[in-house]
Amino acid sequence: MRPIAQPHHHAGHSGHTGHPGHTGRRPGDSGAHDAILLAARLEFGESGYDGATIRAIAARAVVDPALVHHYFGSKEQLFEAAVELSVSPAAFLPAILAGDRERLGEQIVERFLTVWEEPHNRPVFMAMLRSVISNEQAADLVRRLLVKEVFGSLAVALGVPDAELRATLAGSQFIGLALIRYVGRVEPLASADVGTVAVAVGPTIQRYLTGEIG
Amino acid sequence: MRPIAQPHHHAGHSGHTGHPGHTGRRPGDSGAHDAILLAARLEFGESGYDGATIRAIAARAVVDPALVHHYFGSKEQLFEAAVELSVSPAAFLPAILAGDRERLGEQIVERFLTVWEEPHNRPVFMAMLRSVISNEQAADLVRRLLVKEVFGSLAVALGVPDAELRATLAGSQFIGLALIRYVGRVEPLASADVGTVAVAVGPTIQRYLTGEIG
DNA sequence: GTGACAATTCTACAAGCGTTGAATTCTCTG
DNA sequence: CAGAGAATTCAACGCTTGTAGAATTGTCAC
Repeated sequence: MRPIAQPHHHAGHSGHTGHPGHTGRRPGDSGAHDAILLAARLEFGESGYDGATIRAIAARAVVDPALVHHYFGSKEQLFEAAVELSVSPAAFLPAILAGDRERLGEQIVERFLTVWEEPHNRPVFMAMLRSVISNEQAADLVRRLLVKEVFGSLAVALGVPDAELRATLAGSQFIGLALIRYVGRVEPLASADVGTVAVAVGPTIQRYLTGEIG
Repeated sequence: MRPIAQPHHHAGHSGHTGHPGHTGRRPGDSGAHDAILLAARLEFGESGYDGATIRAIAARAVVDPALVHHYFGSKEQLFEAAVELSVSPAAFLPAILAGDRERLGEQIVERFLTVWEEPHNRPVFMAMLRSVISNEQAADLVRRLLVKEVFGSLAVALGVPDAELRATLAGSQFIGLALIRYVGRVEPLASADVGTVAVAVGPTIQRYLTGEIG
């Protein structure tokens, strides 16, 4: 990754004073900005960071490649914008912890799958997953975010020993599940409904987080 | 992927008659062929199929990029040669099936990890894993090979219903485990010894293959 | 030595990449 | 209608990629 550069963007020298900003999107606007963002999510999701090209993204958005640059500055900044999370994984923790402790694993798996299923943020997750694996630097980000913060704090909150090991074990099952089901689309796991998978995988997570693992 | 082309290789019009072939490597040979193969495994393992470049592989082998081409014909053929498996996953099945049925999961996990640990074929697996994720076409290969043939036949051999679903579930745990432990190197799972991981993950596989999942 | 032939390198091409700045079109204001 | 400024496109740069063929070097048999 190169050092992050500033986009010159479509703001003069002093900014957008007196009219709605670029994110407000006033009526009559063609919406190329958002079209590019959507195309970027899809392309990054299908090809990963390195595989996706500005030109392909532009073509998908039916737009000139230079326009992509004009709005987002660089490929890296476009990726960051495309991968912006709409859901905070940690936000579900309190609700899950408050529920039935014996069905905790099942509930987490169900939540995980439900979020993935949503067509809106599926490309985002795909992009993250694919890019994390092919791009060494991006790995550290999700590595710490997902495994340590989310599952880590969950394991700690449960008050069990070996919290970190438990967190990584659970994380490994989730990563693998997403990879097989959504990226690889291997049947029959890919088409199994959320409930079935939750019942099948839930006990695994349950045991990793609260059961006997040594 | 482009159509597979023939390497012009260093065999004349009639082949190597009268002396050991190119795979035999007679003494005095500098061994550039094998050096390229090793470098290719390392590069593909670190960067995936698309990320690895012929030039980087050649540099790692301290060799001219054109030589790589002369020996292996194309990048794709080089990849195929580099990813040639030295161990047949299915070969372990009879031994595992003959063992204690209640420790089956643990034994498989231990076998899986042991094979991965070996420095000799670790880069090969890394290359497979990384490339499968970034290269859509290569996915089909391992998809069918690993999940369907290996775990599939295992689940079928055990005589349980839902063999395919069970196979993909087990496969997802293995993929995730390899990804976290070897590719992402997330601690403490990355440094935990094989026995510890086998005991922790074994029951998961045991249940997916033989237990109650619905 | 001299020829044959494999091993290796040099040079170069065509294609695709991210990126850039100038030129053009569009849209609204006054 | 004129003009300003955003939205968008054109054309091109420098670079890296896989690949190809000619040229060079090394090595052994006769």
